[in-house]
Amino acid sequence: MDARTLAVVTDNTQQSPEPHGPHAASPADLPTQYTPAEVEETLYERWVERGYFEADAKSEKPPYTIVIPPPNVTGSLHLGHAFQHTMMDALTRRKRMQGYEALWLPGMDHAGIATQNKVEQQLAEEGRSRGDLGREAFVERVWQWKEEYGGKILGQMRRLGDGVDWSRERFTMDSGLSRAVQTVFKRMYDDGLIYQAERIINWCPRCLTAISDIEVDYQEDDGELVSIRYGATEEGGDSLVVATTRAETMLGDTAVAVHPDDERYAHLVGRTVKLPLTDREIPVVADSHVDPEFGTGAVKVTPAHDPNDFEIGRRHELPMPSVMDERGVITVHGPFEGLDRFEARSAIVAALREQGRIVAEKRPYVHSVGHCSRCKTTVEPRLSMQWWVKVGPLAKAAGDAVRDGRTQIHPAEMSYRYFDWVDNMHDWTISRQLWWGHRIPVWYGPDGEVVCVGPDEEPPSGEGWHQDPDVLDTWFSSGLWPFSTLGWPERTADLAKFYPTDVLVTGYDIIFFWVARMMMFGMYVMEEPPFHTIALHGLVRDQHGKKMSKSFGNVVDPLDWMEAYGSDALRFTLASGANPGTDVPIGEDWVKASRNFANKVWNATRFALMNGATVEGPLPDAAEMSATDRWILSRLDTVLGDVDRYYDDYQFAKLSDALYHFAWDEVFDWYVELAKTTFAAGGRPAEVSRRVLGEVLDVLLRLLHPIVPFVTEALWTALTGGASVVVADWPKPTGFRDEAAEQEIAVVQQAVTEVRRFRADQGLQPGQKVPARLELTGTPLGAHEDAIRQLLRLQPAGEDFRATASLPVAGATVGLDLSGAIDVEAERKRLGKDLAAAEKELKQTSAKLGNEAFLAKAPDHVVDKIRTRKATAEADIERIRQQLERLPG
RNA sequence: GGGCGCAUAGCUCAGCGGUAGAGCGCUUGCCUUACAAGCAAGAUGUCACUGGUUCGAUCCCAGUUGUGCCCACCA
Repeated sequence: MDARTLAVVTDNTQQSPEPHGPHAASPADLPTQYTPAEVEETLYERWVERGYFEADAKSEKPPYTIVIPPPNVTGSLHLGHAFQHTMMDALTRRKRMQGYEALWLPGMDHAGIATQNKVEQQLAEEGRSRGDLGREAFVERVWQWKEEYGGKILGQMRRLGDGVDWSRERFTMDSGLSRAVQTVFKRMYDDGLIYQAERIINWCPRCLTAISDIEVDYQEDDGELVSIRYGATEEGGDSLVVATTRAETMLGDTAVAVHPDDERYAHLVGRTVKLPLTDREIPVVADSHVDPEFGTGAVKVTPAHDPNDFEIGRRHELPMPSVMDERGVITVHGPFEGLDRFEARSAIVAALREQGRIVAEKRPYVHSVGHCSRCKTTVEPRLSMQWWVKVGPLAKAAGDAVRDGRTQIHPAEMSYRYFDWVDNMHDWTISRQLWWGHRIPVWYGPDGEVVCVGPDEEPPSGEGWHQDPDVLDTWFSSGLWPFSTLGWPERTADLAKFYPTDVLVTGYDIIFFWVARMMMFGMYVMEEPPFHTIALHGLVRDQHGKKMSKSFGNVVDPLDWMEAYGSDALRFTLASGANPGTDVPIGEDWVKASRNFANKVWNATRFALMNGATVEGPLPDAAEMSATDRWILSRLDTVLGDVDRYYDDYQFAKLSDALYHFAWDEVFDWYVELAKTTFAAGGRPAEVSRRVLGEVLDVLLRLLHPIVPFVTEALWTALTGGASVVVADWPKPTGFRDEAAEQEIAVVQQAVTEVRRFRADQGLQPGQKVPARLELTGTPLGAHEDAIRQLLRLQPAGEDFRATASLPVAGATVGLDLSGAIDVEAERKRLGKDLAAAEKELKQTSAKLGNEAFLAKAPDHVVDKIRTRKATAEADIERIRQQLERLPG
């Protein structure tokens, strides 16, 4: 029988031949290794078929909503998505188990410019361009792309185990969402929040569209700073020197600017100088934007090709001639016409040099240059007519919502970035000269009419009317995502039930692109913030903390690791690395380690089943339980509380860590080992322990489920016979604590560890049984004698018992008859080390307790602790000395 | 130029006023009847540097150095 059979056998919702589903299969038949690939797919499909992830808007349960940050349809999911999805899935799965009407709404983003570029690349490989196809056919082609790659993404989400509500899957270009876009556009237009203006914008000469400020990546590039003498023709006249890294723009210069207080140039202000290589005279203007300290203190002004120059041009009412076309090719009639901007740059510098006008050159000159974030082409500032969003009032509301706590940013330090942005935001260029996206709902009439059309209105028709050819920035539609996906502008049941959403889980890298915009639109349209909490996570990096990128060759396809180690292993690894707001390194070894953990859980549960662990019936009375039972239940309840707190604080790394250590160190390494003796002895104590072990695993598997859904589902159904852990109740703390039991087990652990250490030091074979007499000086250990003997391979002392080594541990003395096999030197060395450590401790604690100031000022519990430490050290020293004396030789 | 953060074991990271922690890696011994994807034992740190506050500082404060990120500017 393989794991798949297990999964099927334990599916008792179809039919339940026996009430004890788990016992239908003998647990001993389970494979000794967990094989995720066989289990995961079956389980996921079952969850979806049973509708576990479908939320009900009519439910009485309180809602819990997360909308997915819609992945771009440009490609496939990477580790960053896997990371983010793990957290969202864990959050919603837990809330679902807690009795919430949990909705995790999936979908994708049309990603205008990015997707259009991809399809254009595809076309280019076929030797075609979008122009060849025409707008309609091209858009059709992009839809095909969306089907293909969108499907791939959805498949990856299934593989990851994402518990999303597929019945509510959305796409930003769906008709409903498009309707939302048009509605918002119209409303904002009518409110004067969207307007058209001719300004300098960032233009990508390759994508052939305007892009917004944040779509420009600045990087340090080597350039050449040339100083050019303007004026002073052969007939004489005034001259001055300007410096530039973009000589080609001089063709569009319409002034030279100097600072108003700069005495060096005072005599030139108001006069003109000759613009080299042209027959134009341009004025010298005074403008305080100029920094007199920089360069020569004189600046060439090209209003149509530089944002600062544009402002100067506006202030001085300068002409603003464009000298390049949309591809960055010089259009000015003359020797440079038709040259690309970079060719023109060198040609112009060469021409100027020939005329002796280059007075200084500095190369390389490192300065930061803007690049298109989509295609890396150097951005060209360009004067053009675009649509804008007036962000002032929107950003104010978005900022206030966080300032007054209606939305909380987690971790809180990240709110600085958010405020920095919303408080200083410039107006947003929303029109794109693309074909893929939401077309701007504005029609132009033959007589210059401009009509913005709402979704229920007929656009004007007739001779000379045409729609604006541009589309909207893709972030416009994704900014509406939290409510457009729930049916807005219709007043749907979904909207009423699930808006505002609870938490946004996203990367800190898209605070500006997306988070701030959703906040703005949410406040504007819905008049309340779209989420209560913004949980920001970091970026996934490689095992050395290096950014994953194609050029480093360290990019990993999540599918590879999921195939090799299982989705659970990948998810657990990602969750373990998730400290709020910090980047997450991940390496294959770590995924392997998580796989090992899953396997450990698998085998421990398998062992439990083989030994009759059960969840049947009520938990026995504490009075019936052994200290071991009470200890593990006490610990379980503590861990449960910890996990809940960590969840509520988005501390995925901590909760993963807590569960990992509780499961492995406490339940598997100690409880299960101690229980073996109990099981072997049989009787009522064994029955009690079987029930306790069943309880512990039941709760543990439920706690682990949101992070590692597959292996927990397979095991939990096998253990409990329940339909699915997906719809099981989230465990509630019982308040059961037993400190005495915890202390007692701590002593057992200490005793066992001490003897193990002795055995290891003595080089005793683990299987070698050693006659021993447990001299129990403390009562608690008595109950554990059998278990201790078992763990330590001790056998009861015979008649001829002769203690050759005696290990005093807290509460007991273990006498061992090693029949002369003891390595006296090794033992002496070990004891010597222990003695030195104890003496050092005694010295330290004594010093502390002799310090008046310490005694006077330290809190009582600290002083008590030090006293205890001192007493322990004294006892240890005494004990070790006795041991040393007893050593033969 | 402005802002935020980080510096702890070989690596990746927790911790944070009262004896330095985890995972991986490493050493040694083990197929101990759930698991070798395992078990047991073990080694490893002037907690970046310099001062200050404190009975006590890895933790708080100031400065220094190194390092990462964000924003702005870069004629």
